[in-house]
Amino acid sequence: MRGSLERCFVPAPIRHLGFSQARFDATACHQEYNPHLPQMGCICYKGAVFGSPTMTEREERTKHLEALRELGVDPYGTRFDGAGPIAPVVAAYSVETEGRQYTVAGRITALRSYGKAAFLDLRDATGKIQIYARKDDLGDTPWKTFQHVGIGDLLGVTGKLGKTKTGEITLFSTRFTLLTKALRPLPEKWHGLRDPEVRYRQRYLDLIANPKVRETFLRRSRLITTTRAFLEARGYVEVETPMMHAIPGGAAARPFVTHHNALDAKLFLRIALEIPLKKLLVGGFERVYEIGRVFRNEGIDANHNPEFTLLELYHAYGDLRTMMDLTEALVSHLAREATGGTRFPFGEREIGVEPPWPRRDYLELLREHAGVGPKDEDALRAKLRERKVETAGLSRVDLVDKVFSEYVEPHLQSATFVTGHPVEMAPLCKEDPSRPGQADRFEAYIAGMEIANAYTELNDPVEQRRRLVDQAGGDEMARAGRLDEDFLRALETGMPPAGGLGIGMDRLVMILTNSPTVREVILFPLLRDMGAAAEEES
RNA sequence: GAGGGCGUAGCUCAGAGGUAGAGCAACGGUCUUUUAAACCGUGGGCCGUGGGUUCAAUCCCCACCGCCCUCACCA
Repeated sequence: MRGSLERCFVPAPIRHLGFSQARFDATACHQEYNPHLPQMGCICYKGAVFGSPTMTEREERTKHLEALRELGVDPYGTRFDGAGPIAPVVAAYSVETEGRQYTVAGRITALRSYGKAAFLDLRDATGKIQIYARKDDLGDTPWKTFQHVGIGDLLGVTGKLGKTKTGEITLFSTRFTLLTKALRPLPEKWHGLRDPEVRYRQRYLDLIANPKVRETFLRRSRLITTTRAFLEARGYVEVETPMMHAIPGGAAARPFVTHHNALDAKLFLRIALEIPLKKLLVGGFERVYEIGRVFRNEGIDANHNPEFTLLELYHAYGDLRTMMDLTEALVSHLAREATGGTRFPFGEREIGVEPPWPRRDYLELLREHAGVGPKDEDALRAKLRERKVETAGLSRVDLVDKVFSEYVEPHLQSATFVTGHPVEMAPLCKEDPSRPGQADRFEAYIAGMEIANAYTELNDPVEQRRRLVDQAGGDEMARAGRLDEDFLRALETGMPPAGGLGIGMDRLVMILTNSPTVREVILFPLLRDMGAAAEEES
């Protein structure tokens, strides 16, 4: 019989039922295909006999789930008391604790079965422990249930702590509870999950399959917590300001636009935190900060995600020097927490963030690395053409900025403060009285990336209005409602002289977790919607 | 937005103008101390989607979709 089976195509009329290529025996059956009998062991179509429909792994697991229900076992258990974290159990092993009873819960990540006994690896948030399950220890009925337990399921286990003859600390189980049956398989145990698209779209799988990913996001979480503690300890008050703005301000990025139905009002997602925080400075919050998401409608690449986490803080009666001290202290503190020191690897390079950081003049760096000054437009264009950078339609300030990115930034590997940008590049920043035309601003660079930006804040309302009008393109734009009159009114009420600082937390986390792209430090980076394809698959 | 690369089984990857393979995972079996368990056996594929060339396309050509890289836009 088997010898007569051959492969064949599945005719279109039955392909939609899930039949794919199957074995058939042309002599065995001559019935017509009957669409009402899809459960039959064979399907006949014009003389051909097709095998059973293909059972996917999901369907196989569903069968186990049904079998469990028939055994009276709830495959989706409820509250499970008494389980402690796994890591301390493993750590607790000693001559004294040998044979002591423990209860743990976690996900089965490996299963090695020996007929009437099995080893499984059980993992929870803290670690992994080997479980030994033996028919004689569990009893006949539980053993039947155990036959339907597999990799990926969540399990609660009670057992005696001990060591196997190969020396591995193991919980010799006496009782187990199925907590959740997994219907989908886990990624492969050895190579894990590599496809970046699946890793980002189904981060839960990435987190299960790749322990390093989990470490990265745990570290991110701790860094944010530490940042808050650091600032609280210095008297900064955390606030939450609106994410939806009628006028997007505080940076020069394109915003996302949305609409409020009841108000019939156009709104923008915030591109910066600066404006409302400065209003709070006026209101008497003298040291204030916010850690929050901002949204910029720009391109996406290795260090830009459309939404990212920004820290901004303002310090009344301080200035740029205040912010330098604070930035050095915060970043080196975070580096010590994350890496144990202030020198650490980032990709191929080694990065240093030990204070004090070098303070370099923007124009000096420009001359040093590009050999040009900021006023010589032709020379700037020539430098950019050397690197095949398009220069058409760029203003002089744009040219300067581009030359800086192209020629200077790659040299700024260890933490460096760059100060004295052309004042046109920073409309919310005071001019440096000792360097006319240059802003009292710094940008801090690490690993060639800008990670912080700070000003001695402009608090002169007249000067501020002039600069915003300039930036908005003259009075016409101002009249069109682009000028934030309430911000100017706040400054007229009197904002204390202040230092202000912004830190791109995602980039800082990248550096401190040695992550090559921002997507590795954002749990769910923005990807294009898969639309129908994704819905169909479900 | 431009250029380049990639898309094959649940996962990691081979492959070649003649309708596809491996390892792991799955299913059946042997196995009561293994750890990438082993051994025997079985099933599993709209080869991203749609068109075109061809006797024949998963492979060649075109378009589209998605991801990655470089550039552009941009802190």
